[in-house]
Amino acid sequence: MAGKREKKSYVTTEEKIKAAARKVFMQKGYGASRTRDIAEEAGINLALLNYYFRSKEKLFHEIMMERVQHLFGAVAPIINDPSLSLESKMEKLASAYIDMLLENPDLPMFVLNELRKQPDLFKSQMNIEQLLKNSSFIKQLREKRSDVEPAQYLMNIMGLMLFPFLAKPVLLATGLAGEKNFGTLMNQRRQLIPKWIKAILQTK
Amino acid sequence: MAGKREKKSYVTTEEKIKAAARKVFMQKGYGASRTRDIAEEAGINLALLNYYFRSKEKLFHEIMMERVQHLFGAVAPIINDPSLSLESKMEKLASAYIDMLLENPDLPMFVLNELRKQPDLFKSQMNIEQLLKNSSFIKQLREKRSDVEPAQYLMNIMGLMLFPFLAKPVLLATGLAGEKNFGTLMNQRRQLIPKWIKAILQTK
DNA sequence: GTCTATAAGGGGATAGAC
DNA sequence: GTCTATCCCCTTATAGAC
Repeated sequence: MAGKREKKSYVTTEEKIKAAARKVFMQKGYGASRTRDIAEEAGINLALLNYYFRSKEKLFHEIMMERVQHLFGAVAPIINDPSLSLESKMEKLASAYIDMLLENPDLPMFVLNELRKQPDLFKSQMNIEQLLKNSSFIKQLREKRSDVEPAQYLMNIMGLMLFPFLAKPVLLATGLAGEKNFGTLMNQRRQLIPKWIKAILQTK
Repeated sequence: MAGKREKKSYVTTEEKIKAAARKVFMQKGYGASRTRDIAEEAGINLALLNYYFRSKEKLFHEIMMERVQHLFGAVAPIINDPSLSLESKMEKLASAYIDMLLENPDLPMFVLNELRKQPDLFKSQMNIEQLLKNSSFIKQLREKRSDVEPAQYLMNIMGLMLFPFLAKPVLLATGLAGEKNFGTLMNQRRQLIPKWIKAILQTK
């Protein structure tokens, strides 16, 4: 696999390929991506891609794991911190997430869509099931609302943050938001979402 | 295009192909779908597919238009009915949408994802921009909350309904919901979402 | 490590028989 | 309308020179 972690300041060929693969896979998805496009985007030859990663599938797998981690990685430390109140958890979540998503607007659609086609990609990587169910977040939700399943609120929180990015093309096409306006709307949501969730949790 | 609307009780070849295309395109997306798979799924020959639809692209276009209509078609009549209060609009929306989505769980992901790759597919079909901006729904939202853009609430409503279906693979993979449990959760949301939206609209 | 050339097969589309 | 056979380009992957 050619020397891992070289810590050089210049960009290695491996990294150039990965960056190109990230871009192409995210734009077109696995099936519609061609290794030729990735090689060209990386400014190298097609044969070299196979030299480093052996196959399109293996390259995709690396990118996919990395992207899943990037999408959900920020959640775990916040959700699991027992020293944070439910409210401050939500503020931190919204803030961290909106920032990350503004820099990676296509990330949620890519990950959720590819995960749908290959659900096992998820299970293999980490054991989120246990991590979630024992989290202080779930405990706090249960305390606050014993009448509604925590999963409902988890969907709400994630949905309020992620959905605008998933629906971005529709928002732009329908004129509900312009490209610059979109950023403003999302920045407003950084403050609004925690308030909304709080209101949702108090519904009778 | 071989006799439109034959109103026969038996299924025409054209319909068999469309049904197969719907299934395959929805599962794999345009780029990863092969016309050979569609033909096999339809129980016919590959040549026949081209005889009816001339090309993969034209077939896809028909399916896509139909699916977009199916996903958003139910919204317009409700949103535009000035005789409905904001609250009853939301109840009707949630109810109609959850029903439809339970029967077409993959529809939102398919449409949003393909729309991202071909944003112009949307504009061509209908003029949603005007339809939306003049809707009584938007007017009612503005009256209720002049301090927050209506688009924010529109994203919330659609997000609360659609997001669980977009994230379904993750919910299943993480054990947050089982396949049967998922239906129960969504049926609960039918009643919960209007209440949540009401609470959101009253946030200070 | 990186290239050119090429093998081996996949995929969309059509010709032409029935 | 429906089929079989086929064309031809595109794609992944590897062999082998440098």
